[in-house]
Amino acid sequence: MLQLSYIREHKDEIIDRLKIRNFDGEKVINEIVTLDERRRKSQTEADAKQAELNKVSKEIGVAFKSGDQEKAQALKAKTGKLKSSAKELFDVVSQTESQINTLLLSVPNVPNPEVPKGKSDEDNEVLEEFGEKPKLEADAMPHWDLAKEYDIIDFERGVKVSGSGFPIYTGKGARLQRALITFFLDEAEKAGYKEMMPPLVVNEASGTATGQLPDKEGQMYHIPEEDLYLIPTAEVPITNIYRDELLRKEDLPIMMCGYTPCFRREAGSYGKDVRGLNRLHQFDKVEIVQITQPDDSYDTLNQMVEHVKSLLKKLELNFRTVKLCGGDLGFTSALTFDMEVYSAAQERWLEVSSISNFETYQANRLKCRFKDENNKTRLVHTLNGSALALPRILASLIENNQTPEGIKIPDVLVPYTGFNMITK
RNA sequence: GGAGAGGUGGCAGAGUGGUAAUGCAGCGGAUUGCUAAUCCGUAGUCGCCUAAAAGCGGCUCCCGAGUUCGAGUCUCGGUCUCUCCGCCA
Repeated sequence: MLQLSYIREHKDEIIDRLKIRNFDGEKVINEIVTLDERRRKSQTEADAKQAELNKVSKEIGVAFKSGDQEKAQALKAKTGKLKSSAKELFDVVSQTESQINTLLLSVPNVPNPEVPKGKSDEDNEVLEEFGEKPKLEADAMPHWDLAKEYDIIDFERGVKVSGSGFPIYTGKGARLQRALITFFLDEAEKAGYKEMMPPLVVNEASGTATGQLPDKEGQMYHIPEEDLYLIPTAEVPITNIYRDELLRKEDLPIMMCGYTPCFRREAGSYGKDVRGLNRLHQFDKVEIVQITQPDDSYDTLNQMVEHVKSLLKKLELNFRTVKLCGGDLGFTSALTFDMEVYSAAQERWLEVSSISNFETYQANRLKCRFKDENNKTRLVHTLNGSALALPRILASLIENNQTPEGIKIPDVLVPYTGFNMITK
């Protein structure tokens, strides 16, 4: 959520920059500014009335104590009118406040100036490509066929048990999943991230603070009896660990990582996008999260990108780094880099990581602040990234490493899997 | 699920209707001839005034209503935490 004071002072700039993400903010921003003025005016008046009322109350107290009943009664008579006019003004304040709040929730983050314009993922800017696209035999299979051939994922029985989008990893497939999770966590810990095992369901306040609510309400599974949501990413519970907290500057940066399953309804998805492991209702992911001082956050963003790159290199995958254009940028993000690996058998790039700086957008909703060197209370910056999402990594690993003898496991994973080849 | 207790500042912790004690930490200042001590100030938030500070005012003792001239304190509703019982991996 954008800060009101920031909107007040940078109205036109915000409207302008929101255009980069194709968000027409002119009307809503102007409305916010107007309401804000009304609120402040009402508050000033209400405060004055209340101050007067408080003064009279004190005088009444003094009068009672000194035994001057008559004076006390006379003063009491004065309070009625003051009270009602103060209440009226305070009602305006709180009404306006809640209107402002509703509007603020509907405004996405302001993109960083370096975010390119664009409509969709096709307009994203490719920054670099690492490695060579593997050349596969003519009879190479996509991962959904390989999964069946080598008996490592059972999609059909997953449908029976839960529905489509809920695969069952079996035997060496399950072991490979577990190997990847452990490998990613080990690497994150080596890089300084503290491992967290958070709850997999969150309350409404948490969903709102990181920005999934109300924007993406329909994307999350909801448990009505308890009014809880299944997490769509570990970002939600992990970032919310520090909700409503006032940190000391030496606490920063806070580096956290965590493995969780992620649950997404993915309503409206179809076709080749959802084939096999490409898009699931439940998938596994290791997430890295950082809470930083504002001045450090863009260095941190780069550092996180480098971390993810190093993972992909160790897995011997070829990949590219993409800077998201305005149209593809998430609601809460100021700047996002995606990492995509090439699936040779599907002949397409698959997003395996998304690394974002939210600046103060989440922090403002989280009310996560710190005391800076001047002892001033300021909002922190929050960042997160997938390091990494498993299904598409698994898909490209098995597609790109298929050989006539079987599926070769990258060397770095062998200590985790205990085998270096998946055979029939 | 049943019964009881509780929620006060960054943290700890008093406070039974009339200006929210005190301790610790952090920050600022003063003082003292050495890694330190002592003293003073210092809360979060919103608004007014400012170039900025200072200053002034409102709100804030889990949340929301109510009683009252006045509520941390009394009443009602909600919520969360803890303890015990029950159930249970």
